Amino acid sequence: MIIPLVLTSEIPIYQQIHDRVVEGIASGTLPVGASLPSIRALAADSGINFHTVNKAYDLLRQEGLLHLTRKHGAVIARDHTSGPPHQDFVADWDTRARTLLAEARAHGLSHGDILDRCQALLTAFGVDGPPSAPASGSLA
Amino acid sequence: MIIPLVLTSEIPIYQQIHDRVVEGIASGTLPVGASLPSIRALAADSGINFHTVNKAYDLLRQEGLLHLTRKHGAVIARDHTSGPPHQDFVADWDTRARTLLAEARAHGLSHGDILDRCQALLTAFGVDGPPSAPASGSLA
DNA sequence: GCTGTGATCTATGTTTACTAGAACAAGTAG
DNA sequence: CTACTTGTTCTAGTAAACATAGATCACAGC
Repeated sequence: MIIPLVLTSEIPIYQQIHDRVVEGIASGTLPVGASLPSIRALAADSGINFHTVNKAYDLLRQEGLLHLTRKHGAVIARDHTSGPPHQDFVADWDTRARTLLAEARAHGLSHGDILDRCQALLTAFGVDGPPSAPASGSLA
Repeated sequence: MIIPLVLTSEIPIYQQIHDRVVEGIASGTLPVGASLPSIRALAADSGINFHTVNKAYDLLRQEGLLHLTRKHGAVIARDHTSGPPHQDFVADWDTRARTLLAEARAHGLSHGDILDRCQALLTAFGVDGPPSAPASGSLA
């Protein structure tokens, strides 16, 4: 699996890496225990500076989604099977969700349409059933 | 109605103004036709530079949510009663929603919980029923 | 004419994003 | 033990973004 990065996008590169990893976790492609490429490897493969990758990985580490060790490199620390989120996360997520949902609403989408879109997006991540197989996935 | 701005927040000030206005539109507090304070008035009231307010209002204007005229000042251009969104908006919104939903998922919220939260947030905006009364709301 | 409005131009300072190099420490393989 | 890879940290520089500031113009209403 390769991280698609759009270097000309207005979204900062470190944010793109972060977002793609989070989406990989949500979709089950990157289950807990899966390895990501090392900071230097991803930087070399993507043609970007390893400090930029480090920022993305460090952000994921701070959020509790990634373990970074010299022994194992970058390893997914948690996924949806790993238990409920911290309260801090929930409150922050609600705030951001409120704004995003407000945008949909202001632009004319109905409650039903918005919920349908969210449902479809969640469904696209995979069924909300048993935990994914703990096979080791990788981004390289 | 006063825009709550947190000047020490990591969220840029212009983004906060934008987001609060969008939320006002979504909740019906700012229906189509409602007036916002002038750029200079909001800047003076908030203790910020009017260029910063101008950036927020211009962003809203570009998104089709605000009309800016010398005659009427800043007036809400649309709300949920004004018809469906542009396709461009929907595609962009989906992309952002996918990332936000992925975050909830990666941190351990179930499909059901996520949808429940979205539903609750949407409900808090007000019922998805008849258009709000077209009384002129104001942020001043 | 005066006042208030949005719009536009130039300029400055601070913060953020991204890049770069160097170095250190920990861990692994040969 | 050596060489290599790994994450981590420090310093430094450039470009872009954010916020500020002043000035000016055109338009509208009184």
